[in-house]
Amino acid sequence: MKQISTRFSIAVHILCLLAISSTDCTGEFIARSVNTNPVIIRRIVGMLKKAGLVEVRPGVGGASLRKPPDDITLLDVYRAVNATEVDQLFRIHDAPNIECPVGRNIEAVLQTELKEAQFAMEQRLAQTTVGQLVAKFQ
Amino acid sequence: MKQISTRFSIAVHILCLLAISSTDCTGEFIARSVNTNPVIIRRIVGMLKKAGLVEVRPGVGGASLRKPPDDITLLDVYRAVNATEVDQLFRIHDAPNIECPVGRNIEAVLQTELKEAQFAMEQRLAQTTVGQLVAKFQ
DNA sequence: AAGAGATGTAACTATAATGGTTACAACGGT
DNA sequence: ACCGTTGTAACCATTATAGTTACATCTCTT
Repeated sequence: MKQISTRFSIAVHILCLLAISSTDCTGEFIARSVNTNPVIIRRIVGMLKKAGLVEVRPGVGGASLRKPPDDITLLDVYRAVNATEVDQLFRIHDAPNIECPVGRNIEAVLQTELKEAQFAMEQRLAQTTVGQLVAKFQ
Repeated sequence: MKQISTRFSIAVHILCLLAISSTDCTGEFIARSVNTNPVIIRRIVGMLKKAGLVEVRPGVGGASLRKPPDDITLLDVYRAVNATEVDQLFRIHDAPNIECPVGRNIEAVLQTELKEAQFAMEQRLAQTTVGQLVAKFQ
């Protein structure tokens, strides 16, 4: 099965790093902590910036949080890095045969159920904040 | 973002079809309702068979449910078609820098939270049965 | 026994998302 | 003006998906 991209876990990593750092963090520094390429970090930081979660100082360099860590939920992060046209976790096959009672109804009926399931997942993400995560670090 | 495969929605479609059909359904017939290639149907039916949800009559052809529709939850179907090594919805970036307090702790802390979110989604799927879906068809 | 229709798979293709990389323009302090 | 940083574009390899063709195998019917 195709899993949810590591962009999400890396984004959480970045925000935790910014939360515990007193000074601004450069992409280089973050990349060493995450253990990946700085460009990957810049791309994700760009998404977090667009979502209003962080601010970046161009030229001089360094990112910092725009909100208290306790005001950033995992759902905020999830939404920020999955920025896409569709926000639907589940895909539904399209163009089923409308001459069949199942084909005619399946999409609407399934859509409702699957959105409920996605909502349950998102609400669980909304219960946890970056602040709560960093409090668990030693 | 990468979404969950249409295998899942097609599998639900197939099971609904079997639930309302008095006679066994052939792959050809199902494929016309789903509007796809018969091989796609055979592959998915194979997964459902392996999961014990349907039985197939080889040679003569035709599939049928092995359980009452009310005893098949969407979670059963989800598990059947996502049959894979890992059952984890979220991926976490690996090998972060253990010399960093975030890199050292992020995986364990995040793992816990993300499994909770996945669990919430799955429990919502477990609340709906194939029987409930077909009851909503006109 | 042979044929017809169905299933079970293997093999192949095209498409898309992901994760990584190099390259370079633009920015802003020193 | 220089240097380090950010912001992107472009490209590549890998992987999952969805679809297709092909064919062996199975079971019922004739």
